[in-house]
Amino acid sequence: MNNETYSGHSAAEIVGITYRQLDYWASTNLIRPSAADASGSGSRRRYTYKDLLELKVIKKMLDAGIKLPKIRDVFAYMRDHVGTEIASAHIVIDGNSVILCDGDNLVDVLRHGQGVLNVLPLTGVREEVDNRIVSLSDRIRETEERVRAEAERAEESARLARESRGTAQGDA
Amino acid sequence: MNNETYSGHSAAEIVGITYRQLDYWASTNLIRPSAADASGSGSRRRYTYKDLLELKVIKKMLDAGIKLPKIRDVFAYMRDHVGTEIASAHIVIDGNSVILCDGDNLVDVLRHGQGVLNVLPLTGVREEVDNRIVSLSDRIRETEERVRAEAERAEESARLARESRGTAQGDA
DNA sequence: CCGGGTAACTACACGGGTGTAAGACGCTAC
DNA sequence: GTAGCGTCTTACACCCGTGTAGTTACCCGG
Repeated sequence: MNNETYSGHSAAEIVGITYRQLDYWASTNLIRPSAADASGSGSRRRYTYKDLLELKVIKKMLDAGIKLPKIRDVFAYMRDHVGTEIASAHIVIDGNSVILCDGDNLVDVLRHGQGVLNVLPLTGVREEVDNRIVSLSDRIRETEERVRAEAERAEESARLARESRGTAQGDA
Repeated sequence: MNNETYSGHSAAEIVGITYRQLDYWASTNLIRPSAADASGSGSRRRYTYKDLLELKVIKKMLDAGIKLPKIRDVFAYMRDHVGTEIASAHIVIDGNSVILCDGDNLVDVLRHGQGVLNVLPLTGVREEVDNRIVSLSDRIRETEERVRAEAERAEESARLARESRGTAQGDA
């Protein structure tokens, strides 16, 4: 299990949304960071891995053209009905209720549905989030290395400058 | 097949939407009346039965929390890909494409989907529209009868008034 | 031909979700 | 302690879909 926590901007970057969205969703109670919530200017939100998964689900639903109010309903429903851990293979939204399926019963559920059903396969979600996490941490590592190399180079040229001043002092 | 055409208000009434919505959808090109489009103030839109079915589909998608832009995409796609007559049992929206299924292939489609799938069973649509049509025409007939009865009663009392005036004229 | 009714059109308001920019605050390094 | 940076917060504006109200134009009956 992944016990890292992620900043707001990292989380947004990982799941592919804007910071504005993340912020709005937090302040309107769609999804708040589980590890650390905001408490005024300067405080820091920390999102857990599970939060990232939920964010990604929201993002996917949004991409599928589902309205935010509906998404709010879905998450409210899932939180009311505890034990709705995202471990299944599919989330199926049927009118006002949400069903978790793992492949076999999926067919039955679909047969009975009379309204519009929204079927969201979770398999891709975890993968995609994981991939973005590694590519993000890769980018961070690269950046750090580049910064360090830069610092070293600056240090080196400073040393050279000192030496040249030592050999040819007062050349101007 | 139903060859009637329906006014804007009737259509709205039948499919369960507001006239404002119908109007907006027509003016923004989501769905225009096939039988007669508007041509300025005072003109009359006429919707065909098929239009009603499409309107009902839109209504159902809306109820399912799907955003209007997405619905526009779906209908644009269906109109581009001619031969997309609504005869199948299900409409499945998979990302940018729309698939029509009739029960058997539905399962396969769902297995392969990686994004969110919106599954809309058409079975109910026709029924519901038909029911609303008959209940609407019932109401119209009732209203007409009530109006006629009212007129008769008025006629009757007018006759009585004439008679009484004839027997006791100048009683004031 | 004219008056009333109906329906389309226009205009305005409003709420939700998002973009953008500026302000406020805490943390860390020096 | 103070400078700077990252972050949350606030403020404003915009677009879309819809509600509401008033205006315009056609149609039909007299």
